[in-house]
Amino acid sequence: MTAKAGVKRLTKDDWTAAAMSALAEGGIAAVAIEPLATRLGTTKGSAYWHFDNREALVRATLERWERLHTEAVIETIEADRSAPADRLRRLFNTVLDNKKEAQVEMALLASSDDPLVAAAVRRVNERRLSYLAMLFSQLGYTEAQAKRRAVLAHSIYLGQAQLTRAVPDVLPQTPAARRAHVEDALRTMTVPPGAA
Amino acid sequence: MTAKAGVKRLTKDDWTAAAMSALAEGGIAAVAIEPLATRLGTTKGSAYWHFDNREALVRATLERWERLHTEAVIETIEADRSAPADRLRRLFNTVLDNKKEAQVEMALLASSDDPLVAAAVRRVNERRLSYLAMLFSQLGYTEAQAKRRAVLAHSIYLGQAQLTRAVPDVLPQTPAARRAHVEDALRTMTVPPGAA
DNA sequence: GCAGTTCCATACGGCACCGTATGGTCCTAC
DNA sequence: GTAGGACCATACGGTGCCGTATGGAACTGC
Repeated sequence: MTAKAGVKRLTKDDWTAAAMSALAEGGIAAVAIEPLATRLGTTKGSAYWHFDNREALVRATLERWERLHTEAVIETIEADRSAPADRLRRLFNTVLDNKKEAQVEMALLASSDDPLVAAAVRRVNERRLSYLAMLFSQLGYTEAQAKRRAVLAHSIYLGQAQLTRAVPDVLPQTPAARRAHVEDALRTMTVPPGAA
Repeated sequence: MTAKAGVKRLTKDDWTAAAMSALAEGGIAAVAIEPLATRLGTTKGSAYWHFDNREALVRATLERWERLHTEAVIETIEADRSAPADRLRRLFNTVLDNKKEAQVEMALLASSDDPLVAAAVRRVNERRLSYLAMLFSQLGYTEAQAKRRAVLAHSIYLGQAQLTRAVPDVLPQTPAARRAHVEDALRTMTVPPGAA
């Protein structure tokens, strides 16, 4: 739990980190103890020392993901207390081009037949939606409007993540084009409902 | 290939149909011959008669998906030649609440580490994006604008599909609410870029 | 009604992963 | 410097799936 460098002597975190990489590449099925052990240059013995079984490893990996990809992001955005519109902009910019994050996202949403994954995904989505709804309501939308916008905005993020993985070349490539795309999405999203 | 009812004597289509159901539920990993055989009340012998190996079954299943969930939809929409805006509306309505379809969609986008899946997913996404871009350009958008709108619209669809699977209860439940949601999305999407 | 084809059942070997058991090595404390 | 615990290696049996082989059943034409 406290060891750090060296060549041997792994920690739980070493395992969950490796598991998240594997998850991003090969889906939840790739979070398998024996392959991970090889990858880590160790053996199953280590895994079954740190975790009761595969399920415990998966569980720990999911918790790590929840922490890093939801709470940490929200905290960062909320850290400097700028105007809601700016926070929304920073959020979109932060989140709409994180390829590695998108990988994990997809792998998880895909494997949501696994009850462990389904539960984690549900918590994360609800958390994000409620945060987005709060931002939109601070922008002057009614409750109902804000909720719908939150769903739309989050859908865009999720869809974008999928496209990033599946057909990356249809998305803007240069930083400038990417910025234009984000601005366009943002302008579209923040148009008051009722304008046709 | 021509047999139809009876209790026994399966066809290739029986297998790919069962495979698509399994795919929707358990991801690409669930397209496994022995479990499917059990499910179909037969044995592997049947599978290996109709298909060379598992890969051939997966390939056939993906082709079926491409046909049913892309070409068929586009043909239906294009069948009656109404105004672009109406076609877009019908498309959104058709596509934004097909739970079963969304299941398969997610399962596939998730398993796109598999090269077979990746190729199919790429083809389907490109086809859809180009069709959407065409619709938007018919609505008066420039090429670049239409492309961006296509990406946004398709992202919304993909994101919605994920939410349908992961947190279904945050989406509108009643037909009326669903209609309102679709109209809202549509109005948002068809706002000219430049309006803030 | 018999031969050939079409389709399926069964049995087998192989591989990848899970989880257990058990012994070995290193680290720390005293 | 030795005892106990923390950490890992190795070997084993079990399970689920793949793919092959081979022997039927069921239909088909003649």
